[in-house]
Amino acid sequence: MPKESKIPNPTIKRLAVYSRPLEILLESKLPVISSEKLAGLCGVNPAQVRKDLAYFGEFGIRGVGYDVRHLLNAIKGILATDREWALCLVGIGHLGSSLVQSENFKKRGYIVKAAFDSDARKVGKKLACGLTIQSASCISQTVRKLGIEIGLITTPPHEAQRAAHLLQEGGIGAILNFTTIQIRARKKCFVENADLSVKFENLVYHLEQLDKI
Amino acid sequence: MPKESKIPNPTIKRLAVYSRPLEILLESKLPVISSEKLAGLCGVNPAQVRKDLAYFGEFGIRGVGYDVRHLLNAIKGILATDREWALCLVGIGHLGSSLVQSENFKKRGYIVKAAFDSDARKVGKKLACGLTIQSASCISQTVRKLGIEIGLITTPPHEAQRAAHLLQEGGIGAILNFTTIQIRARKKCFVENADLSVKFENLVYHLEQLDKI
DNA sequence: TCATGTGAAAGGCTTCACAGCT
DNA sequence: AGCTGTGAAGCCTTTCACATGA
Repeated sequence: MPKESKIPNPTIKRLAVYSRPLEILLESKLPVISSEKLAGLCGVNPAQVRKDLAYFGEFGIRGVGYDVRHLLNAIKGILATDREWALCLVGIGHLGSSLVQSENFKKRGYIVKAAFDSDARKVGKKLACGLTIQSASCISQTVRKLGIEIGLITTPPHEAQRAAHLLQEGGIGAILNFTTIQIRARKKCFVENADLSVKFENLVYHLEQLDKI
Repeated sequence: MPKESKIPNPTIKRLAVYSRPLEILLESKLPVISSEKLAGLCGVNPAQVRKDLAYFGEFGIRGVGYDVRHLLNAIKGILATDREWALCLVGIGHLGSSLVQSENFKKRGYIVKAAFDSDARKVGKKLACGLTIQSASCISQTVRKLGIEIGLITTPPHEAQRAAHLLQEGGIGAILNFTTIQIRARKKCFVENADLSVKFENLVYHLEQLDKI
């Protein structure tokens, strides 16, 4: 019986992490796994695994463990990764094009339905995936027409807020922001930051600390 | 006077976030900024900004605010982004090559010194940046010889642990893992995960929640 | 008066420890 | 006996509120 207490955000991210080894275990025909083994594969505490899952119901069998297939399906249902999602891309640089081309990406049900750029020299060009790059001025209209649910922003930083605005005008539900600036958005639009340079600077800080010892 | 209490990890990540608007404000010649304004630009609480900075010393002037140039330099010094870092890349797919080519990347002092792949068809090929792809069997030796400090892993998941092992054999200090599996590493090697699919699944979960209302 | 720096309070997340099933 | 599910404890992070200083 699912509980309705508020789910911690870290829990959601870990569910995604748990699903990776489960996919591999399913292929290798292992029927059951304990919270301790799964935790080991994911680098977390076993109690954490059990608590995370318990937010959504009782998936395990006491004295036995979790049925791999059942648990994986349950997680996919919770995360809503068991269906396809329509995306678009704003800003077609190196990072943007590499995302569109990713094999893994399409396999997981993320369908890129449109690509935009404000650079007139890029508009009209065809991408490897078959999409034609449209002008940024078409964003709102196209997002609405094609029912696009998620927008990826990989523009230069100073264009990011404008891109976010146009995506929201088109009624987008979520934005994944790869730029270095923070985007303001309405409450009904969920924004997630994926600024890689923050990861790098965190890494570099810790390296420096290790060196000092 | 810097304190020596333990610094929270979230604080380090926010320092990186604070530095972005500061760079822009410096260019626009604004001399001083308050914690409230900076917090607004970064989407955090003003007290958070002050507390984060206070871990490292007293950078502000009461009744006035923070000197933009001084603060930015201080943050760069803390994060150790005021010098160059030697990187290498293991796994030359779409994502890997786009990272190497990123303009922003080199500008921030990250120098890609070597690129590896286990696919014999890719070994020997030249990348746009001028580097020649080496065999994965050269990883340890090259990392040690060139003094490479950071390794990026963008291989398929099942090759990631092996790549991490070879990087550590070469004495690498930090690994940025873009794959979907968790990597085990020695304590003296700092590992950061940058699995994009976790971001996507988090986004999709929240979209589903918004839809339900 | 204004904005920083900082103890104290509040809030949130993780871990423990054991009750409860199989 | 073995492993899950969970209240309670512990730890970490954020926010408040005000003393402090320009």
